[in-house]
Amino acid sequence: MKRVSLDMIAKEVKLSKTTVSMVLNGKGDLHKINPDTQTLILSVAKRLKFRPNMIARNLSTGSSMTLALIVPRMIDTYYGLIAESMEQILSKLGYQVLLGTTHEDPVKEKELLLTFEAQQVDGILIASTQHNLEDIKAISDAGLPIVLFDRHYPEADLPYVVVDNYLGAQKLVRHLIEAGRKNIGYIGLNLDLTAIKDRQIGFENAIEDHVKDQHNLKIVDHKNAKSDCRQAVEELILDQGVDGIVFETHYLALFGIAKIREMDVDYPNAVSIVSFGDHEVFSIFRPEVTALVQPVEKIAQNSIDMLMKQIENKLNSTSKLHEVVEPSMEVRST
Amino acid sequence: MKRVSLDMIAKEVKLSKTTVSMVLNGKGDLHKINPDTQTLILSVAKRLKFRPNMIARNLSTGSSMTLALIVPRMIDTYYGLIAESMEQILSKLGYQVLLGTTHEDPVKEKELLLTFEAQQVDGILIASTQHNLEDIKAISDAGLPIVLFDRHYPEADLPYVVVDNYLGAQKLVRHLIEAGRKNIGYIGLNLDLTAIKDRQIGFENAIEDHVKDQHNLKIVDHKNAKSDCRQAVEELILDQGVDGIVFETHYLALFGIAKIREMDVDYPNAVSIVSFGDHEVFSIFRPEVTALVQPVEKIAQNSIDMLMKQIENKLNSTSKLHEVVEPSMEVRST
DNA sequence: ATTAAATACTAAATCGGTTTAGTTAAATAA
DNA sequence: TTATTTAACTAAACCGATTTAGTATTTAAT
Repeated sequence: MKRVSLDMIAKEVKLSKTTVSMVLNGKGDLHKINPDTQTLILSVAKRLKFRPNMIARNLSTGSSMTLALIVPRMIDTYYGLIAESMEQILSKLGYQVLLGTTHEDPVKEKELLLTFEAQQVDGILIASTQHNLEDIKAISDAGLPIVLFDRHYPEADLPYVVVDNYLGAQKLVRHLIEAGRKNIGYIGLNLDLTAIKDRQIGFENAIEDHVKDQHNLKIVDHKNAKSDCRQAVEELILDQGVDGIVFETHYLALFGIAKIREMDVDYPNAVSIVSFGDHEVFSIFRPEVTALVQPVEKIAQNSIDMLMKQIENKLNSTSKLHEVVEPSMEVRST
Repeated sequence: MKRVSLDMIAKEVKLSKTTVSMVLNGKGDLHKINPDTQTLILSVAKRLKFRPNMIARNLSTGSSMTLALIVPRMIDTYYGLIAESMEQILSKLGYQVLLGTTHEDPVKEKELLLTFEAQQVDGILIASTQHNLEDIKAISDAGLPIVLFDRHYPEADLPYVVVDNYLGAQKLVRHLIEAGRKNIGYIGLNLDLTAIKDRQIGFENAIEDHVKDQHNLKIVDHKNAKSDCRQAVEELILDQGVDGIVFETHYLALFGIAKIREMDVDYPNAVSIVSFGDHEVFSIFRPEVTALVQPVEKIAQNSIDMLMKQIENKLNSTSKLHEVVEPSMEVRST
């Protein structure tokens, strides 16, 4: 039950494995191999069901046709969508996807990066914890193509594709203001991520421009997101008397909505809410939840384009390796 | 910027790469390498930041420490959870995960299987489309360990871990009956999967045992699940006058709930619903949705255990490679 | 004093491809 | 007729590890 190798085919057709290799790689004409010989090799390979050992090929070529995808979580439907989108695109390009999840743990992320590098991946797509600049730079400097998506290191000159978090937060606030809300609260996470910071600053600035009030900005622990978020909702509504809340992520919105519904509040009339990031159920909830949509497919496609440019070494001086995509409002009932 | 290889270390310490290889693999004592030599090699490897080329190692050992995970979709939170769970466990075992999604397309699945086989994965975990028995059997027969989870081929003797779909459907019906429902409907998919069939048969049998009525079983096209499901809900309620509906999957439940809420129905009093498969928002919806929970972690763990048994060749005659895990009811408000 | 055994190491084969640098024989050019 | 090209193919190096089958030296046993 031994696998069919190049050598076996070579023996079968009584030619060298060089010739066989060339023909099977479609380089027969290039190397002036007799058309009849080519036909013969091809037919024998087919008959013996030859499938090249990719590991051997990879060792020889130095390329593995494999890319690494590193995300914080998969349960988060946002990353699920990203993963699915990327896998689809890469599969069409002939690449395979090695998956890694960090759970926001920089140590795990570092391990993954090193493993994937040793595994000779051709490139890395990563939504980083943003606590591994050294390792990521080292990898990039070593010549391994990498694209940071969703989260990036603004201080470093590494290729990235991110969403305009600042603008997004402003859009959310603007929506609430246009809906006549006067006292807007915000619930965010205590994650040390640029994306998160930008949203918070975007919120604060949008608020300051339009409605003069105290900031109502609540930061909750990402490890106790559910209970902390519920408490934040209670404080915002009962203590601060807000009439609108911006949730920094879709799952904070999910937690928050649950809490609001349990409270004695006229939702969404007395308190309206909006979410940074859409979720499949927002259009199923009654009332439907207004959300800011992150263009997943675009992020996936652009990240991959950027990675391919590096892999194909088609970088010229005009190649732009920083991209900020604009999120769009999906205005529903809240 | 050349990578550090065994040879370079060997040259540095003026020893053969055999010795270096042995020491770095922790087999120094086994091969009676002088402790001092070992210390030296270890320190030099560390200083030069040696990271073995896995591709080379894989070619040599024939094992890649990589497993393939093939699922229909990632957007489906169920598979997202499975993927996350498996990645976590496998990562701890030192394995890497190659991800593939089929979108229920047997052709894509076949491609993935062949690619992963060529890629020399050490094993395959697959929630199959159930339309590739030949290829899966071929792979298994060729000695590549494989475990089917979530979906299996009952006619073939391949290792699998599945949930008891028949029992699950019965539990759901029983719940509705115990809640006093007399006329229960069912909305399922037109997928040719054992899991799906079992649920439908489970439903029919549970109904026949307890409530004499017409079957109210609606099958919708999985490609038009949303609109077809909405229509099915309408028909069941308006034409059949059901007072309870069993949804075959969590996303059918999601679609159905949205429709019911738009209808002039006293939900959940006049019509109660239950879902085969839980969803993160079911406990956030008001009313909270009663669902049958598939033990994701258990499925992931058991599938991996079963795969490891094959990989480690620890199969003895008592090894059972078929496992049916029992789902549990999460009774909430509906 | 010889043999056997243990210690500490290494040369070279191997995995299965790709690729470089040829080789041989026939065809064409000078 | 000899030199040059071209066609058609191949030997062997290479990728970077693992592993088998040794070798040389020292130590222990008889």
